[in-house]
Amino acid sequence: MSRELSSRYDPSDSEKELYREWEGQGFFRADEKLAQDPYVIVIPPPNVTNVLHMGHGLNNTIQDVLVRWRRMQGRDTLWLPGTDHAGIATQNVVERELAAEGSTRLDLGRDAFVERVWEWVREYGGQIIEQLKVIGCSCDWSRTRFTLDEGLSRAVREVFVRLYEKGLLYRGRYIINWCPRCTTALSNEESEHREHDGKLYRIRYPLADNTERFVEVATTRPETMLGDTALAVHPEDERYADLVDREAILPLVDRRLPIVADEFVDPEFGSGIVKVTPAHDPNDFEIAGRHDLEAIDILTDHARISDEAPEAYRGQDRFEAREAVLADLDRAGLLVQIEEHRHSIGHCYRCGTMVEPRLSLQWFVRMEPLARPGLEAYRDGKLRFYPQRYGRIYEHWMENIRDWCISRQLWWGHRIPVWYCQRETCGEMVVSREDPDRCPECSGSLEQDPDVLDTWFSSWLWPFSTLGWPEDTADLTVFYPTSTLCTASEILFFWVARMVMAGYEFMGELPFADVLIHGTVRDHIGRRMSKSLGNGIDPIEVVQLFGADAMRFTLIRGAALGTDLQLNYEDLESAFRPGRNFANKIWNAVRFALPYLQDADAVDPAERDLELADRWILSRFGATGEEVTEALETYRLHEGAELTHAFVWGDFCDWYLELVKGRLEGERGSDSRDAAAATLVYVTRSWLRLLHPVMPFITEELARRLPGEASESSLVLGPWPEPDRKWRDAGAEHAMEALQEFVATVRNLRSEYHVDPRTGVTVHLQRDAGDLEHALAVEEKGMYRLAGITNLDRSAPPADGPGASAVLRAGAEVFVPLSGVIDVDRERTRLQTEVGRLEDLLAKTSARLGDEAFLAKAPEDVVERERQKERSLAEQRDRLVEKRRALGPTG
RNA sequence: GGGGCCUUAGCUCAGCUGGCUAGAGCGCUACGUUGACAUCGUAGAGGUCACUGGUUCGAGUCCAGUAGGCCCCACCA
Repeated sequence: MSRELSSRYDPSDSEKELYREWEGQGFFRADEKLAQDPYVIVIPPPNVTNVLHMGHGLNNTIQDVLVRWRRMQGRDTLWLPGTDHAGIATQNVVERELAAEGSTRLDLGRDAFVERVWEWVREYGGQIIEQLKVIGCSCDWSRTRFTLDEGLSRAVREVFVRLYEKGLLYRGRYIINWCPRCTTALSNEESEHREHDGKLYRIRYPLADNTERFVEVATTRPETMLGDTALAVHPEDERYADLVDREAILPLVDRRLPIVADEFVDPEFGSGIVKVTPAHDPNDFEIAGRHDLEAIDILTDHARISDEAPEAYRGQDRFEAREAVLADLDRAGLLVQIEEHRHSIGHCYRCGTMVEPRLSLQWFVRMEPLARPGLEAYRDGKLRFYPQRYGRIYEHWMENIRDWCISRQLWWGHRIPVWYCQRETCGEMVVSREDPDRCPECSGSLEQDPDVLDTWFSSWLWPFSTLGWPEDTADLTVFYPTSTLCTASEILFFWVARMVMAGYEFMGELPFADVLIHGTVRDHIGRRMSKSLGNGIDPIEVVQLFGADAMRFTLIRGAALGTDLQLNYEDLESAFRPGRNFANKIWNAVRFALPYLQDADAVDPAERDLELADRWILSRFGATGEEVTEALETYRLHEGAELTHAFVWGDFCDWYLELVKGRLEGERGSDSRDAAAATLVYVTRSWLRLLHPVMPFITEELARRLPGEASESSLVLGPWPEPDRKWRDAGAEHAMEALQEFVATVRNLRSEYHVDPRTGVTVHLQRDAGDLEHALAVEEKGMYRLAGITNLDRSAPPADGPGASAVLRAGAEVFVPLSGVIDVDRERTRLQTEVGRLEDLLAKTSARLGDEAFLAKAPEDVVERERQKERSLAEQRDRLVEKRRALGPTG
């Protein structure tokens, strides 16, 4: 059995090697031929440009725990990995690289640029995949996909064509969100609203037929007035009834603006007159549609003033132009008022630039018909969210869904499969699965749409495009629909909701039933971890310092369902110490046990003559296993980790190992020793399994060292300790509880000499325990050494029924060492307050028991518990009072 | 403007369907290096569960309101 184990666990010794072994054996590969009750997760594909951060760490650890657990349960498990081409993000990265070389994508030209991005992706992309292995992710790497793969590209094109054929896709000029830095359209979801302290300017426009009279409008964006084509008032606004159908003159431009009446105008806001800028405001665009107004786009792609505006402003940046316009208006005496105004403005989710609402020709998906089945699925309870509250957010969004702008003015991505005939007289548009050569109408030459599709237009197909769709593959049959989707809340709309829609539309089925949404990783003062703030923690560094298991445990235990996780990025030690210490604890517990164990001990404990401690730990394990399984089933992973931790540290290490130490020293072949050894092997392997999904490396490492048939096999393939009532033993648990309570009481008493009136057990307090304690442990034959410090007689096994008296033979002697010297005065005070506290509790309890309403209405077991509590409290109090007396009067 | 969430020990948080003498980790205090573990052990201090009402035999847990904080959605210029 191998080399000596060090007293400290060093994860770097084994993690890499174990992972290589697991992967090499094909443990993570799903078998589409087995198809036994498959459990499937598709990874939220990280961007190819990404390097692993703690958010990924959390997200993927959660998925790995679920997947490993299900795999151990014997289900055919597939965790499908891959990356996303991330249109804007990736294009930006390469453009920055070009900029550093003093070049631009325009210099290179489209084909060369795209080739350059591919080179980048091949060279640096997908680093994150290797990093996922370092933290232990058990993905089926043989199925790794990329959103720009050939297969996935085919899926994208198929979807585009189908939607078009179904009339769910249209091209049109609408107001979209335009990022002037990325020079592309964005969807509504890609425009992030942020609060701004802006200003509201009141400007006067003279009337055309009476230039002495002015109307006043309010605007937050005065530069857009260059594109005004009308003014609007509310139809029922009496103040301005005489203005309707007259005209105003647009200052600085000298354009005549019709004054229209439109219900949209809120008479309460500002002056009650709105300037209408159809090309730069969604509402104004709507108004323009109703009144047949012209739209003038006064901005260029880079948000500079275009040639549509007066020459004086052309070429100015939008913010420069604002100042210039204001100055000119002011000079003309037309700027009447400036007030502070707080409002929210959209920003590009990739580069943070203020988004410009802009009229533009784009492709859109009609979403309402797609949303309907997804909405029903939620309302029917087929689609479930953990935590539930996200369901309501999803529902609200789906109910108010708006059409999706999917064309992007980028080069990196899926090219839109649409061709336009170049012959003006023809004007045919071809939407096709295959690249066409010539116009089918007139045989004229065709030009493909220059735009690419929104990255999310490939992501929303992920749960089935990765399985081979639109081909009818075995994978698709077996693994779709998937089981759980695990993600952060930020991409609920971007991705989750849309996958549901695509799932129904193209597969006729929900892509997953459970959506697990975890929190955000934040630093110790609550800020989101990010590169720009410099408060991120590199998971790989954490793995190197503390081990993957320690990191995983820390993340899982910290991430309660629906809550954010705070980690101190300045003090990694304090953030990850508990995880590392736990790993060390496990290591040492097993290290201690190993020398006492041999193959012969690995027999089923059921065949041994078990003692109380054995039956107790088996029972406790049974209960824990059941609770952990239940916690995992409801996605309360943190609770599973917590429960396992409490069992291993509290029950197994603190009590069972201590109870069993003496017995293990006994002679092989003796019933007591063999029972202890068999139980020890069995329970240890069992809790290693329970912990394996969270801490795969150390558990595997240790399980292999245990004797027994299973020592050759891997924990990876299970089995999972399924709930098994066989070992549950309420009697043993009660007896141990009594014992633990007794020991606690004894420690509390700190008496030099004490006899338990219930059992006649005598307690001695050893003042110089240092020398005595260990001697006592071995000196008296048949003594338990409890929790490291206490000796209890074990010679009276519970013959007939459990109970404290069965454990503690009347007249037995218990030795408890005294740590340090008691300060008598302090002790008296402590006892005094303790007695006071007990009296209060006792009074409350008695009062309750005297309450007829309580006795009448409370359930029987609650009343009984109250009675027991009353008795126990009285006993405790009496003992302490006596102790207090023994210490003598206050000095 | 609409919707959602949070407020429990010095810190970060658990506490599911109401029964709690309210827990964990970290931190703090005292003692301890005794053969699994000082990456440890033992003992301990520390909480009017934000506030006010209500329902109930019983509320940290359910309901209403108040205060403070957070998030999402939204076209009031």
